[in-house]
Amino acid sequence: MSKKRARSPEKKATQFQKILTEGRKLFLKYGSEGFSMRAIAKKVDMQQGNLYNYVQSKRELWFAVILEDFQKFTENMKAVIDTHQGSSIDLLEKLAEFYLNFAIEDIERYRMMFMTPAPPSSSIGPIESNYQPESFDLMLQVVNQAVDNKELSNVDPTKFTMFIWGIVHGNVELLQPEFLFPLQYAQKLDYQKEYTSFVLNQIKKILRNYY
Amino acid sequence: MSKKRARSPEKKATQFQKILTEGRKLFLKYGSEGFSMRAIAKKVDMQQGNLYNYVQSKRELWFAVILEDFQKFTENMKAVIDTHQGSSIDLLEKLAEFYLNFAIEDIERYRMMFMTPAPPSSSIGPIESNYQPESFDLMLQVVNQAVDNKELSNVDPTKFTMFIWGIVHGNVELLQPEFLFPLQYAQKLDYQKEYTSFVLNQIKKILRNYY
DNA sequence: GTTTTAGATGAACACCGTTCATTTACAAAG
DNA sequence: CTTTGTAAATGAACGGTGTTCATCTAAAAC
Repeated sequence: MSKKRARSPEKKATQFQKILTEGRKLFLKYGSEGFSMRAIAKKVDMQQGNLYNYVQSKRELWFAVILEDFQKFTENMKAVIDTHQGSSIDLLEKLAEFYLNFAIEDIERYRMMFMTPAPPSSSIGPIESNYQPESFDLMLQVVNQAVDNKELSNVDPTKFTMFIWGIVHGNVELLQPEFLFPLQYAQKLDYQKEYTSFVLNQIKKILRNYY
Repeated sequence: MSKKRARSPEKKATQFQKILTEGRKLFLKYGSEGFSMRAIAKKVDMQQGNLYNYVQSKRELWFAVILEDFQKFTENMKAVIDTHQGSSIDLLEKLAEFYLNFAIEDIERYRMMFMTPAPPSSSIGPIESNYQPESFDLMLQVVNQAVDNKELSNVDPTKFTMFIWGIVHGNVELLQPEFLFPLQYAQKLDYQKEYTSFVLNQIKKILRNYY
């Protein structure tokens, strides 16, 4: 059985896509330990060294993987924004809810995207250089709109966006088992749902406090 | 030059302490990459294998290191609490401020304690089993007191403590360079101070909203 | 049909955490 | 003061990791 070679740009892109998909699968199934160049190469049926014809380093591969997830994430955020009718404050609530739901319904992916340090490398490659998820700017735009509508006042839009994001992210993170106070019940899905809806209510209060 | 042996319990404790200190130094200086068994052994002038006469695994060593930092952290929190005069709400503010100050003044240590995943291991050792930082309970007590004093009402103390902690932690985390939207200015100390004082003000507002 | 090029190979390198048979310094027992 | 048992320390080894590179060769370009 002789190996085919991916020489045309399309074939190479297909092969690269397969590498990303298998890498992601391995991470989601086995955590960062599972995301090894050898394991990925085995899954796409090639030698480990050949991966370096597609990517500069494991770190670059990592960024390529999560970039796709962030693109999907941003897309879904956009869908929430585009289908929304009503005030910008209501929309901000919806975005917070979207984020919290994503976190408890797809925890492994959330951990991959928001909580896992990128593998170290001696150099910064092209993928990492161009890596700039748009999700934050998307929410910033909504906050700006809320300010323009005078739904929010006395607010620095960037800081305010960061603040809301920080609240949501921080509260998701302390539900994770390895956080410093591993509350037993915090790992039960029921409690997580209860807690995140509590967080969402607090955010509503905060948003209402700024008009 | 023949090597001394640490046979008495005291000598062994001293040697162990040295291991922890050098391990911590390496992490704070070079990050998690620097925290390798070989590098630590070299610093304490022994063979890498000998570390396993002191500790079951690298993971255990890791927990031993940060446990000390958490003990110090809890101590300092206690000092804030013990020297406080005034309302419990004011005290909660002070604790938030203490946390934020710690985060921006000793970022490397903060990252080590709160943001670095423990090294993986196939087994859970005694140090990890007994690992239970008290900082959270300490703050919970203050919240409970605030509830008893009727400074806070309609509040589940555990959830409320988690919420404040989540806010503070989450907002520190998104100032870190590797967070998904690496805002250039967010890495400048001046901006970090400005932002954390913004966060502190928001927390004050939130606390005042619950009486 | 020939030449060029780049995907694929497989061995190697330097690092990592961990294990273990062995040595030997030291504390306790006689 | 000597003997003996024990456990700290050694150093080599094992299997894992990311990465590099000379080499081969399939497929595109001429």
